[in-house]
Amino acid sequence: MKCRFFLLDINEDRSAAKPTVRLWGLNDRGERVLILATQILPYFYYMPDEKDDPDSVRERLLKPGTKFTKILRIEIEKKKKLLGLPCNVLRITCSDSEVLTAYARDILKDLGKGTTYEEDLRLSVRYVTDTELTLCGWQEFEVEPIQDDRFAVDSVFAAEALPAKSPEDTPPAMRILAFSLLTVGERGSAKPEMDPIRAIAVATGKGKVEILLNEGKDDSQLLTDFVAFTREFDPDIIVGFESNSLVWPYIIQRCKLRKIKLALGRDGSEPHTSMFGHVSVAGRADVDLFDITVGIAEIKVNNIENLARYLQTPSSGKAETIEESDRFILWKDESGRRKLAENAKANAQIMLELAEAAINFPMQLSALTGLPLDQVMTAAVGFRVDSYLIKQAHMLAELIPPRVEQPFFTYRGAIVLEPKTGLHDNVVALDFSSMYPSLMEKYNLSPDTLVRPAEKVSEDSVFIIPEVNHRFRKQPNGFYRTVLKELIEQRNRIKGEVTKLEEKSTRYRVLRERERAVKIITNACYGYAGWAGARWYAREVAESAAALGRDTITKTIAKADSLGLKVIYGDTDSIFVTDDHKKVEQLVKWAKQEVDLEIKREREYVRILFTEAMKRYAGLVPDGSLDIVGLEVVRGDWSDIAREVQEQVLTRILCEQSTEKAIEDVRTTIRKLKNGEVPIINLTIRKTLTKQIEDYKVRTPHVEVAKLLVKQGWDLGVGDKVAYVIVKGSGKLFQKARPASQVNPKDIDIEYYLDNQIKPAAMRILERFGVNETQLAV
DNA sequence: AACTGTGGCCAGTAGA
DNA sequence: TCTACTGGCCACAGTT
Repeated sequence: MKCRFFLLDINEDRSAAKPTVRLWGLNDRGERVLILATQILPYFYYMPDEKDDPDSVRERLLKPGTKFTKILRIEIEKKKKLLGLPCNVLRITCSDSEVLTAYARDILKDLGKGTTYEEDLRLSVRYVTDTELTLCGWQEFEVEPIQDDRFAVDSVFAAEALPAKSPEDTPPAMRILAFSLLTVGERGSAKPEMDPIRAIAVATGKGKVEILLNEGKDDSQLLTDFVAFTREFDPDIIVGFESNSLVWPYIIQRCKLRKIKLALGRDGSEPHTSMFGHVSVAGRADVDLFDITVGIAEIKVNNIENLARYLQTPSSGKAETIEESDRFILWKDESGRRKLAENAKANAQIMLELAEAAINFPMQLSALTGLPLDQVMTAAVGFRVDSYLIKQAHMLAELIPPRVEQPFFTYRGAIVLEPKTGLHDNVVALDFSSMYPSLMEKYNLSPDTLVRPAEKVSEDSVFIIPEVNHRFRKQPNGFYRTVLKELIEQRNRIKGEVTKLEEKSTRYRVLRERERAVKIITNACYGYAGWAGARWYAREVAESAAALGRDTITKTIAKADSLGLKVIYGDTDSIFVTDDHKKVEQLVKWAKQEVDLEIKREREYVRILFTEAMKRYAGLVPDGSLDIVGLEVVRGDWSDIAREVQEQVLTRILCEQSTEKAIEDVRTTIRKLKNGEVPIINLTIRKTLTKQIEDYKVRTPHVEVAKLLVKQGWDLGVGDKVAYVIVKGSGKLFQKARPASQVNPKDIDIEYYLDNQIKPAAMRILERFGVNETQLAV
């Protein structure tokens, strides 16, 4: 029988007698389905030395009595390519996916030469590439129902054949469970070894939120209730916040302690940490909203409130994170406990809304890259590109290079122009559209087209890259050219389709996110090519793209000059010029004709201000808002008070062109600070721990405060933000830093905030207008 | 002991 | 994923 099937998760069935892939998802009747597929067997490639005859190598490996008892068959493939060149390889198929790496190693040792490929691809990856199926997408399967009550699904099927693509492309309705833990630690953060879970809030739909309470003497019953609730509701997607790093580890540890089986998987298994540090729940997609906030550059502090504000979901205003230290105080009495419970419920409800609003992008990224939904947001950019390229390479019959430790070389990057300082009226920022990918495609930059220095080729058969003198063959198309062409075309196709759709329709939203996913992968290819961990790493490719970029922008500046356009600033692929429409049009035309690249009018500025610094400016755009780049206002490591005062100054200068009003604003802020009217939260400075506390070579305020908090029982590590303020006293700054939550307002070092926060932030702008610091005195 | 200059550590941003 | 850039602050050396 036929089964139309939306694939949500894929993994290998390690308990099966023969290599089996489990495909979890929904059918077109909204039933939960598991398909067991045995069509794709594990295999790897062996490429013999040139002098060796593939047939005799084959004979030798298949001879009875060798240790390779799990080799099922060996085929000679003549169509495979390595770096674009055809080659003969042995495809060695095995009956057990566990033996691939060992066999590859042993064959190399036994034969003493040749190379192996693709033994590092897991069976589920093999299945995705070989069948070209789409994660978070629809396919059609020919299946036979089977009886197997190990799985909590509506039907289990055995696949009879490989899947076929289905035209349908909007996801089915899925059940989403959002959950939030309530934990309370007496000293510092709650510790799973000692602090039981007090409650778990679970949201399953609009207004459908409840709280599971811990009413026993420990949390055994609560954990059991949580398992029962989850199994009963049977979600397709489970959503948490910091669930991978904190919440799941906490629950898992509590269950271990209380000896409770956390059987949440659709196969009855427990959640476990898997690839890229994400937590995997068999048959369901575990999505951590934290990973989604990390992916949104506009969000400085990654919490639920900020994600809610950014996505503007219905209950976004109700989100609130209660600090751990406050939780302990609230927990002491009944009304506080009620407040905590309400907060956990509100958070779960909001997380559900956020998941519904934000899930399209991860789904589209999953479909594009072939990484399962629960891994795709946790995976670093490089691994997303890697996964995408593996799929593409397979389709092009290219052998997939292994990931190897490579020596690392830096190279010269982009050009940034010295800005013309001061105020400028009527300016336009011109950007090249996807400059690096376009250049990589145009000049066929790829590891397989790169001509090694010793190699002799005729000059007109290669592109010679300016400055760096690397050579790339014009033909045939390199791997990156093929892939980027397809990506760029795909993006244009989607863009064309989107314009025909109604903005509110589901398909519109899906396609918009698909376009975003394609854009992200396209832009990441340049950085990926220069990443030593990449399978398709070639420093020369990234270096050449950067050199061509410099060449392009330099020529563009010269052209703008010759047209009489005043170039005020430029960074990488953009130039800021005085907006003379006719001349700008000429420049755009020139770019199209002479360098075959598209220049877009990216932003217009009524007025724009540059200081001496590169990458820092502020402009007034026609709708009256400010576009602030690089300055303290947009930095997360300055206090609110400094950021706010700088924003006021910029508004006065750019909108009203009044230095006097700006000065008065600064004075007002200074007065407030001196009168003690500024709350601690506006004086708090936040910095991230980018390494283990003991690895720091210098003593800095945020590290010192982190050490203090650790001593108090807090659990702080890489990636945690430390919030501190500076208090009165003597000595170095790091000796005067205190945790923001533990400071009395009267201890604040007013002078520090004046001299090191407010004044520098304000003067950065005001000194351009001849203002002296003494004029700020009150 | 207090100050000054300088190199380097560090976090964060801009642009892809 | 990459490089370019800013600017605070520490650590240390040399000077007053």
